[in-house]
Amino acid sequence: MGENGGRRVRVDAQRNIDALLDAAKVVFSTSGVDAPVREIAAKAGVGVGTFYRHFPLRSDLVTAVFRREVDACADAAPALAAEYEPGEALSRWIYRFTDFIATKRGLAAALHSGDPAFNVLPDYFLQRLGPALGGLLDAATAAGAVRAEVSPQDLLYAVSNLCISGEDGGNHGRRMVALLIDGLKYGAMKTS
Amino acid sequence: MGENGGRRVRVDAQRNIDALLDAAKVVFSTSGVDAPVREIAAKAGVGVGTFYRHFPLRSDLVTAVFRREVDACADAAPALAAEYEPGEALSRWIYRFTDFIATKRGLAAALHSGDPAFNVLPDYFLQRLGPALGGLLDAATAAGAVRAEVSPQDLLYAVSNLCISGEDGGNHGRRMVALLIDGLKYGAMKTS
DNA sequence: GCTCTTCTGGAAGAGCGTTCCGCTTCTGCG
DNA sequence: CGCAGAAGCGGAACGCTCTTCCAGAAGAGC
Repeated sequence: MGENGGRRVRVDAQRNIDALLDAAKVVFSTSGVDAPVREIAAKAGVGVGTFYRHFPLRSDLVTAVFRREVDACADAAPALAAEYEPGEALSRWIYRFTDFIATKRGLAAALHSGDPAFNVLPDYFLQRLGPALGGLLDAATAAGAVRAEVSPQDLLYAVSNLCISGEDGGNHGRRMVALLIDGLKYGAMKTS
Repeated sequence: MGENGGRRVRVDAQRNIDALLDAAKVVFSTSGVDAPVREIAAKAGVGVGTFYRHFPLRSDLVTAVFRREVDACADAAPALAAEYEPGEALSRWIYRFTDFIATKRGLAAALHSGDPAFNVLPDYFLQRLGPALGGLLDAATAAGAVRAEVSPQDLLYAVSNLCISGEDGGNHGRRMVALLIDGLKYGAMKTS
């Protein structure tokens, strides 16, 4: 259970699933989560029949895209940690997260639409992103790059809220996030 | 400006407008605000052409129904005040308001949908209902039927929030509102 | 290479919003 | 009262959508 029933997925099918997911990601941010199925299928280069074979419910597609992007964002954390010093890795990841949020305006509305199919998404969001950010935060704190008294959740929510309000293409959000990051660093300077 | 351009509305047209509003009220609470236009028109006994003649934008219908019901609720206040003693009038009006809120689940979603056409509705809600409840509240306070330290807005919001949470057909909401009302009365007893 | 299974694509069915226009009904005036 | 002319009416028709379905194409295993 949970796996996939024991059957292997045929390679062409997997290719189409990936194409659909890629296309959906683009179309969602362009035309919103309510974009026509035909548009997504066309952009993926497949027929609508193929779409419905893999995503019988529209919400299946939405959750799949969402999880995929949350995963990508979470996976960026260790990569950045390996490449940059702790403070820099933290900043970069937060900006990465900001971009993620900025493209999810329509999706946020879907989340609050009351459809039970979306109830698990917020949990997934927190469980995946919380530890990712937590690792970076701990490292940066240990290195004395930022103040200590902020929890991953606090930061996640703060950035989310900062980006939801503005309507100027996300610039307001980005500027406010920059302020927040500077605040973290300033806190460390004061302490040291 | 604002009036209706100087033209009088033909009586048959007005009859149809009322029929549409009545039908929409019922259909909205049955099938939600996204109910098919055909369904509303059919229930009103008119063609879809008539519907679009009077409500070119779907949001026109929604706002019209909303205002109409807010008005009806507000107008109930003086009527109740005339018929019952202050404490009883207040209770009855709050239950009346509870029923109003209970049937607006779908509409609340529409309000937060971000459509600019709905931006004026919350203001209308407060400006119309605030004074209505305020009058009843003052009378009841003066008569020593309830405690004094509650504002109309507080009560309006409290009741709204109480009714939004429950999903059991509004019974949970009604019971919580009953508690709230008893709380008001208890406060008066303690004081007296 | 052959067969069996899975997957594919798009036609087709059903619904919905919206427009359009010939016909009906009302209103004001003579 | 009767008669234009304006206002309003209804619903067919169009275009777009979601969703289903199945004949044929494409992989997988032997």
